Amino acid sequence: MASMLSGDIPPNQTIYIKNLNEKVKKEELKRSLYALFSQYGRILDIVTLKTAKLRGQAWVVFSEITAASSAVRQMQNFPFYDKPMRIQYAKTKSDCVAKAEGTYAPREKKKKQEEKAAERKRRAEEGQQSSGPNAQSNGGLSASQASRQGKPGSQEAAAAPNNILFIQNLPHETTSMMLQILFQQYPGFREVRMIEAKPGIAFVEFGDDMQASVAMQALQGFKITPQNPMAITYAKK
DNA sequence: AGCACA
Repeated sequence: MASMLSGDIPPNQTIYIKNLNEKVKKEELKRSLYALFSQYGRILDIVTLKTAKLRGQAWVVFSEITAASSAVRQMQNFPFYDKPMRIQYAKTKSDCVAKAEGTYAPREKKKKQEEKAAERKRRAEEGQQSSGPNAQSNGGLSASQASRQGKPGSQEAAAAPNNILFIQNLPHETTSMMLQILFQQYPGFREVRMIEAKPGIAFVEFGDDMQASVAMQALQGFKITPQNPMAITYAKK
């Protein structure tokens, strides 16, 4: 009996995620998904809609099926904004993939078009937040691929090991929840502290120095946005 | 629960 809980959907380079916290704003949701999933491979696109039918769900498009497979297995039930993610392969090919292959044929469904128009209007009315950089259009590197730029080593002597990490070069839109999602994957995670008056930096506390250093190695250079490789050092005592 | 691409 081939009975996976997620049904028998064949592997796809796009993963379909449901049971997402519906209170999270679209832009933050995309950023957090990007931060969380780019560790498995290059992300080509992230699609989220807030329509009645599609809220609480997201599609993350990877450049490789293998990346999607790891993500499905390893992030299954991962607590994300206090709700366990339910991850499956997407049922169909993403448009951005079809476009890349040159096989994209614009669909036409009256229904869908209307939904879109309605959603657009809604967003305009509630005067959605500012900008919309974001995950798509690729560009992001996984933590392991991330170039070690903006790293210490320049002049400052490295701080002595500490159970508290000092994170710099974060995009100003970073929230402590986003950092928690990233750092809580590593054993010994305790808490994230950010200072309102000082955007772009954060402190992340672990149980001990070793645990902190493991997380530091793993996430050094991690890019929440393509322009912002994290620079992680031990906090000064 | 819910499989789209504006």
